[in-house]
Amino acid sequence: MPELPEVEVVRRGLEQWVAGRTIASAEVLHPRAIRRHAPGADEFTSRLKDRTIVSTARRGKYLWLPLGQDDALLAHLGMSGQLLVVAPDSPLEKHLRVRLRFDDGGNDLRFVDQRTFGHVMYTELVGGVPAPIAHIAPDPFEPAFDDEVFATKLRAKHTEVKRALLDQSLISGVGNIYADEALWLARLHWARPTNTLTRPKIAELLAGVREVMASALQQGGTSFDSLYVNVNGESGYFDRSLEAYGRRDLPCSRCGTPIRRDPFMNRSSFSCPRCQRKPR
DNA sequence: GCCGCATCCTGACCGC
DNA sequence: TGCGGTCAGGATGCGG
Repeated sequence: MPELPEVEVVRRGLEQWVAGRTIASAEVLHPRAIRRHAPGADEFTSRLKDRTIVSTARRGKYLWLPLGQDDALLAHLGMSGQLLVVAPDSPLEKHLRVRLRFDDGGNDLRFVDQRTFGHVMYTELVGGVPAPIAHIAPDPFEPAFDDEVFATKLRAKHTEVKRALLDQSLISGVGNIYADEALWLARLHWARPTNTLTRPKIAELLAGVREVMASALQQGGTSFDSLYVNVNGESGYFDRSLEAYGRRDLPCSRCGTPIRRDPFMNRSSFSCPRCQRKPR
């Protein structure tokens, strides 16, 4: 599941393989992939034709390819999206949704997405950021991210701390997996009311978010073939380094207590019942 | 305005 | 072997 570190690995791959190249044609193979692009597939393809990708950028889980100062191709990988750089004559992937071909005849850029939660669109840039994601907060690795502002907003909310971590308008890039990991690092229960958090505890939580994501990025960066811009949930990181997520009934590495799984927002939350005490 | 839930989707996995 | 049910996940839209 691509969260910030996985998306950053993809961005770095794209920087190397598609920046500076000119799009010869775009082809939409599944309308759901461009559902956020209101004007439709024909408009989407005509907007991209003959345009040059000048660079790559990312905020949280969103990735975009600026086509100049004013517009860009924006992508969100959803749960299963991949942006692949592959030879033009390689077989079409089963779940290929959008295909870009380049005027140099080199490798295609292909958007492949099994579960179709991801999407791509053409968009205007406003102050360097795609208009549709103007409401997304900076991610915790951006200079624009302000720890004090985050702490103030968090304490003003009336919700549980994990819900807040997943709220992209408060902090972007955190998904279910890294939320559980950061909460484990900070010894916080997922249901802890945000308005009871002290500023030092919030600082600890932010440090946990940054630590787990930096570590994932480091490991994710080594587990992909440089010729193949890939994203999947099978990188070595997931097997070796997770402390809470997916570890139901396995011992907590700090105290040995079996990790528990709780239902949470129609999905799962994993935590150590001893290190992360449930609020009253 | 804020909060929280249902919704979209496909394939892996499980039990019968 | 095959079938039906369950689960996984991010963002959005809507009801309370």
